[in-house]
Amino acid sequence: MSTQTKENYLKAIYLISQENVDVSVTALSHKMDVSKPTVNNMVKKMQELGWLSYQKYRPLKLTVKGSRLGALIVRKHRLTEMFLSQVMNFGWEEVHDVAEEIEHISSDLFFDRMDEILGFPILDPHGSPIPDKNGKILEVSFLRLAEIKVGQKVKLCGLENSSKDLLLYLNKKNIQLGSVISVIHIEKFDNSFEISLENNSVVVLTIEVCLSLLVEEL
Amino acid sequence: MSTQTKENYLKAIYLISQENVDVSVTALSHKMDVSKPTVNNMVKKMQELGWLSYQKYRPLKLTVKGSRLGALIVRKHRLTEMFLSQVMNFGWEEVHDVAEEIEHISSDLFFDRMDEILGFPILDPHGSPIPDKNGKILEVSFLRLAEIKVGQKVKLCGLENSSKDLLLYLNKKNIQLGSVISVIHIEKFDNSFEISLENNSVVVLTIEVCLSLLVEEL
DNA sequence: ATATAAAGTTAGATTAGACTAACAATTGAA
DNA sequence: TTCAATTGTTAGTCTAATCTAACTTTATAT
Repeated sequence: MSTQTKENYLKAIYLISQENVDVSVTALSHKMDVSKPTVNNMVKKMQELGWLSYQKYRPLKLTVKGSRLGALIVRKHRLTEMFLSQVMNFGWEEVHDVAEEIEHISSDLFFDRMDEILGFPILDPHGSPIPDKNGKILEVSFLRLAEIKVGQKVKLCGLENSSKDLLLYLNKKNIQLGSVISVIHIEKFDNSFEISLENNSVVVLTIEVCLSLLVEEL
Repeated sequence: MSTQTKENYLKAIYLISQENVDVSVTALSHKMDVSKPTVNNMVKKMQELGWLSYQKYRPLKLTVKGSRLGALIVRKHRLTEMFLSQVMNFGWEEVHDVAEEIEHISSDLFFDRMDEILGFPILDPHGSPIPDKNGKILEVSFLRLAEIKVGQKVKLCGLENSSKDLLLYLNKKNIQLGSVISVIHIEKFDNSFEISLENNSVVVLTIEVCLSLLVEEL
């Protein structure tokens, strides 16, 4: 009924929905890296399971049930990332791939114990919110570093995209969640940001990176 | 190539081999709860993978490669059981089913970290040996409680079969790994054992239970 | 030593999840 | 507003892992 594969489709649909954009067959086929007929076929099966409603040529809509189930898979994923990072000494760039596998473990007790050991965290190691046991997810509304004015001081609270490349880049520059960033100068020509960190090191970030860094004003 | 299903067959073959009995298609089909043709079909594929050698109508023999791989899956399983029991506060009767799923996680780092956190244990929560990273497994040679004479004192070190029913029964009688057991009387009529524990409680165990308890003389 | 029971194999079907090729519907730009 | 590009669907095929029915080989008990 609920296979690992179907759970992955559900999670993908849930995550696209969270961005407040229509979930299209094409978007899903890109996210899942499968052909569009494969998505089409799977979507019909997920409708049978009552996870989504589907009408030919229309965007997919998760049902309440599907949305809750999707959130619970994301919960397992993010709790796992937090556990790997806080308890098992993984770097924030190492947690995703393992969590991708562990999120399909069926034991609720396993994840409840993680939650307990971690002290019921609400954000994962990349600053993304962890849905609660009912599938409720916190609405986080951070600013992007790209929107911050020269002279402002902010704290890094999350990432828009947690690609391994970005994480490794930030490691190299000694930028972590919680890092305090001051915007020193914005280069008109290419929109790059010159910033300084607590240790007074100065770093230049491209606008692409600044769009990915979610911050809070201090 | 190495799917979860194939890993399960490999593990089953490895575990039957450890008992020093021939691995038959029928035995495997019982252990895996599938039909004999299914086993037959799978065995041919595992031969292609170089995991075992197979001749029609002959018992299956793991290759060196297959045996090592099988041991590494058992390693993941038993390390996981230990981690669940020691770090995540699971009872010894709760660990098996979860470990059955987690043993297929591909990350070596994940299991290496468990190993490290646990201090490189050599036995799992049921007293079974944990193969090392090269697939080498300790030869344990405990006695069965059933072989112990009246008046002898022993320590419980392992279990021959770790069925949930047995584990729950032992919980109820307050018998754990490490428990010190004195044989008070053996009933001729049904071979049952009257034993006493450290707390001086007296318990009567059937011969079947005594055959499952692996002990060491004190 | 041989008949029958047990064990193993072959053949053919099924289901889940994937694909490609070909076609249909929708969208959006001139 | 119409036609080309994009998006979505249908039909048919493939592979992994399973099944049942029928058959063959091996083992065993008298």
